[in-house]
Parts: sequence; structure tokens; C-alpha cells
Amino acid sequence: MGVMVTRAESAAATRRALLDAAAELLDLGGPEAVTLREVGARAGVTRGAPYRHFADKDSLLTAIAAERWEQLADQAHTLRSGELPPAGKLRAALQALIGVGREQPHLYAMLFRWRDHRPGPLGRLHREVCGPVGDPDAADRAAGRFQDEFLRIVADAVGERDAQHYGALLLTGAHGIAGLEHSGHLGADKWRTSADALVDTLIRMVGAGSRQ
Amino acid sequence: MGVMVTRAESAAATRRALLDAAAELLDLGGPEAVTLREVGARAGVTRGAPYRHFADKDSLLTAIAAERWEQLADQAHTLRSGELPPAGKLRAALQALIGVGREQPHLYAMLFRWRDHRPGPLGRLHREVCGPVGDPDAADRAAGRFQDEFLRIVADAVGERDAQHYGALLLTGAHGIAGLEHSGHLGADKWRTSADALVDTLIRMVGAGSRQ
DNA sequence: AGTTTCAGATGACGATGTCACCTGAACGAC
DNA sequence: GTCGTTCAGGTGACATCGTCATCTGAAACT
Repeated sequence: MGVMVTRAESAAATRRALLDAAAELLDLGGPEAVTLREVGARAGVTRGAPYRHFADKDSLLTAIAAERWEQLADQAHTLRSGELPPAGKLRAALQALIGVGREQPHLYAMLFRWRDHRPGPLGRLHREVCGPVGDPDAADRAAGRFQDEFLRIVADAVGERDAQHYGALLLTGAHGIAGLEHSGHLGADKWRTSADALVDTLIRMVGAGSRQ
Repeated sequence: MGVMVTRAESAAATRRALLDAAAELLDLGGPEAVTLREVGARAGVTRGAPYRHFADKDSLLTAIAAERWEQLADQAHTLRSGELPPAGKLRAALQALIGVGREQPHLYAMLFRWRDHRPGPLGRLHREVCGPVGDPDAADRAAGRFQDEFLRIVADAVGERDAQHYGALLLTGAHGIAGLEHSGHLGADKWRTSADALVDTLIRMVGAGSRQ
């Protein structure tokens, strides 16, 4: 790891610093707190520098989500080839997702955000001149990779036949648990239960339902 | 319905117009599209008028969510005293929630938003002088009313014993289904299923699980 | 060495949330 | 009925934000 000299190395380092700074700000105060000025300042550059690496603010946030999806996909892949029992793998995969929602709620919201895929009114043209800066579909592909891994885990647990239906049921279930836990609508005294208990019940029910 | 003359009537009409305009803009383009200037313009007033009726933009959006929760609570109440079979009531209640997510996704997101309960850095003081303008806890109370009604429906369907646990499971399930349907992560070819099918499976499983 | 490329800096613009201040009409007391 | 009060709404202003056009200096290339 020599000193940064080449322009490519320097640019790559800046891009990484921008991503890290933006991710930190996202965790702290949500998308609203991710101002390009503050991101640039924390990365040691100025306001407009991010536009050399990302089409706009939205692309920067999407890139962060893409990296997290990659992590989750790798984690699921490792999990799949592990030695846990099938139900245990299911539980671990769902808990991994819920864990993101618990520890990084703002980032979690980005993971399941509507993909606007906005072409960019003017930023698009600007990027066409300066060349492409990032794959806007990267997040979708990474999310797809996680879903594929998860689908395999489900198939190993409940069989290939209904893996898709039950997989969707488990995924939506975990997503809802993460969402209501975060919004505070679950921790109230009204529902005397916990996210962990709900996940376990969900897995148990799916297991029972698939065996009959 | 005479002509508006009294100041109270005029103010109430303006408040209603502001809520309607904001709700429309919210449906069209999300919270970002709800600009106080445009809301004022559609309500026939100017920029700063909303501050006479709401502490800030966030309070306006919260008031919209509160009204929708009221509707949902009333709907659930009517449903509870209806003649549908218990499982049918469950299905209708969950579908009502999912329906909001399907037809008014931005509003739906507001329903389950983290309640910041921000006291308002300066707007709070301003409101203390001009008097309170709206109950910031109204949304929470209305949401609680819906949850109470739903909890009763669940208890009628699966028994009082595990109503809380299974109620939470159903609610989180529906919430997750609504969320993934909206984000597009469910409609993909990967998960060959539908929101309706998932809801039915969920209810069937809960019914089976509670009977054993 | 001279030319080109390009990451980053800078100035500027429009939009937005918010506040302080102002205005005119409805309201209450007499 | 008159007069002072209250208060819904209008207006100007400010800070902040995303974004774009333009500029600059150094690395990269010939």
C-alpha cells in the first residue's frame, strides 16, 4: 500500500471516503441528514466533488444500499453452505435482515426503497459527456443475489415445491417485523411479544404448513 | 350551510383545504412533493398560512396520517360488528391495510413512520405564544384505536389466549406484504405469488396454529 | 516538452422550510 | 354603535439544500 500518486488511486480513495461519510450520516440522521456538502467535508473534498463519482444524491444513497445488499448476499451464501439445521439457517437469514433494520434503520429503509430509476433530467446528459459513474442497477442485482441465496435456503428447509410461496411469506414476514419494530408499533404493551418470538413462530408455522 | 362569515368557520375551512391539498400532493409525489407553498396555493392561501394551523410541515403530514388512522379504526370497528366469519374479518382488516399501501403508498409510509415527537426548536415557542394548533399525539392515539379493534377481531378468531402474539404476527405479516409489494421486491418472477395469496396463507396458518 | 484529460474547486441559481413583522377584518366590552 | 383587541393570513427575509456551468491545476499521454 504505497502512497497515493496515480489519479485512479486517488479517485478511488475519494469515492470510498464519500461512500463511508454518506453511510455514517445516513445512520445518524437519515437521508435528510446526508447533505452533499457535509459528505464532501467529511471526505476531505468540497460540495461538488460527489458529482464526479455519482450522478446525484440519489445515486450515492443507492450505491450505499447496493454495498449492503452485497454484504447480505455474501452472508446468506456463507450461511447456506454452513452446518446449521435448515430451520436454523432460515432463522439466521431472517434475523440478519431484521438486524439491519434494528441497527441501521435508515439504511434498511433504503434497501427496500422504491427504485425510481429516474434518468436524471440534466444530470443524465452531464454524465453522458463525462462518462458513466456507477451502475444504477447494482442495488437491484445485489438484492436479487440475496433473494436467490435465501430462496435456496428456503428450498432446503421446506422443499422445492412451495419454496417460492413460503419464501415470500418468510421474507415479507421478516420485513414487516423489522418495520413495525422500528416504528414502535410493536413494542407497545398492546402486543406482548418480541421480534424474535415472531420470527420463531413464523418459521415454525411454515415448517408445519409445508409438511402437510 | 350558510356563507362563511365567522372567523372560526373560515379558519376551519382553510385548515380542511390545507389538509386536502397536502394529502393530494402526498399521493402524487410523496412528502418531498408536499411543499408548503404549493399546499397554500391549492388551498387558496399563501406560503406562511399553514403555520397558523400546524406547527410545521411535519405536523401537517402527521395530521393527515392521523385522519387516515381514524378512518381505518372506524372501518375496523364496523367490520368487527359485522357478519363475516372470523377468518373473513381478519382477511378484510388486513386487506384494508394493504389496500392503503397499494393505492396510497406514500400515505401508507406515513402511517408507520417513526414518531420523532420533535418539540420543534423554535416553532414550539412560536406555538406556545399563539396557542396550540393540533395534537401531535393524535396519530398515535388513532393508530392505537385501530390496533385495539384489530386485536378484538383476532381474539374472536383465534381465542383470547394468544390473540396478542398472533395479532402481532398477522399485523407484521400484512405490513411486510404491503411493503414488499410496493417496493417491487415481491412482484418479480422470483417469487411466484401474490399479496392476496400470502395473506390467505398467513391467516390459514395462524388459524391452524392456534387450534392445536 | 507540449497537449490532453479529468478530479476537484468555485460561483451561482432556484427551490424550500421557517421566522419576524405587518395588515385588515372579525370579535367582545361598553 | 364605537373602540380596542384578537387573530387569520400576507409579505419580506434568511439559511440551507441540490444542482449546474465554469474554471484550475496536476497527472497522463504522445
